[in-house]
Amino acid sequence: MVTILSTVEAQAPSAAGPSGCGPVPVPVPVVAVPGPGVAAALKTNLIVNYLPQSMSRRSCGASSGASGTSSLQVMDKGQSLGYGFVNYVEAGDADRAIGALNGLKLQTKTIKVSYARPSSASIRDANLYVSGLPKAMGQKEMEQLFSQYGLRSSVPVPCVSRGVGFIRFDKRVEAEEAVRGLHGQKPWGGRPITVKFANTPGQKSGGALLSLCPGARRYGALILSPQLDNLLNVAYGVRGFSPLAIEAVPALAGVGLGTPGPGWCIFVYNLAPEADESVLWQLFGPFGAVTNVKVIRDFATNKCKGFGFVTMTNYEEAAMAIASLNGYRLGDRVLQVSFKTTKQHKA
DNA sequence: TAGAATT
Repeated sequence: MVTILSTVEAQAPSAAGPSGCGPVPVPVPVVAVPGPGVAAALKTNLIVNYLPQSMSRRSCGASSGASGTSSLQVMDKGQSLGYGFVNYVEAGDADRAIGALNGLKLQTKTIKVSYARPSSASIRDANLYVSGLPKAMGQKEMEQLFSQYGLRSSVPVPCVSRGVGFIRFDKRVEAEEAVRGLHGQKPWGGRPITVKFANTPGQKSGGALLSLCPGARRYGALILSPQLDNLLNVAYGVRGFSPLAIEAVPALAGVGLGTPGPGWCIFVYNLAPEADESVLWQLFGPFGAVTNVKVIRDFATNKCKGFGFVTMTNYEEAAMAIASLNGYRLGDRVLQVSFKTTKQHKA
């Protein structure tokens, strides 16, 4: 059991934990990413982190079922927790999805896509909140300080600003050690730093949100579809859907391969010659349910002719996407985005 | 003094 001390208590370093914490813990290497020898089941299960807040309950209203090759579940507890899981059938698809989508920029976020580790209590609640950092200390210094408590095989993503930050460990025990060893210490002189476990959802806001949403007390898993599902299926370098995947899933028949389903058709102008469908998924997906995207190409060169179409299920989401993306600067081009005027249609 | 990594 770890006692989490308040900032005030942090003024008394002796209360921070057991005395005699001198010996430097030996870093324990851990393997978070399945290597070649790992069971196949693990290599089909991905975790997606740093999802934009918009990819949550609000934007997946019209979930019409996941595709046959994968499904994305965004974890949600009243509000999006910003991460989710994807299960692929084929390990190769999972591998390609990592290659194509890890580091993808969605709105203000850069998502991280990696193999999920087998679920275990030992890897949960391993995120620390650090405050009282000297102004000059950045992410690098913080990582250096905390690295003695564990090798983090995942990329450490502490966010340091205004003297506070987060640091994530691979294992709970490593985080506990770090709290014991560093809370109330003065690693850089000055005032002592506060190191404690980061709030878990619901802890911060008291009961306000939860009392409005009684059903939100438990974790809910939301199927987010088709927007990021499609992205996860399409964006790994292949143009359009896999015909095999389409045939295998009746729900998707007529959705891909240039056959727009019902919805709102959006005209996108001023795309670069190199633009492909994945660009459109990336641009529009975060705004809601996208059922189809198409880049119009020159027959001879196969280059984009400068425009394309996106079909979105919900009017409000489509309108928001247009309002947000019209005039958006993509590379050195300014996009023109509007409802398609000549053949505007509705479900 | 706050973002969101284990279903």
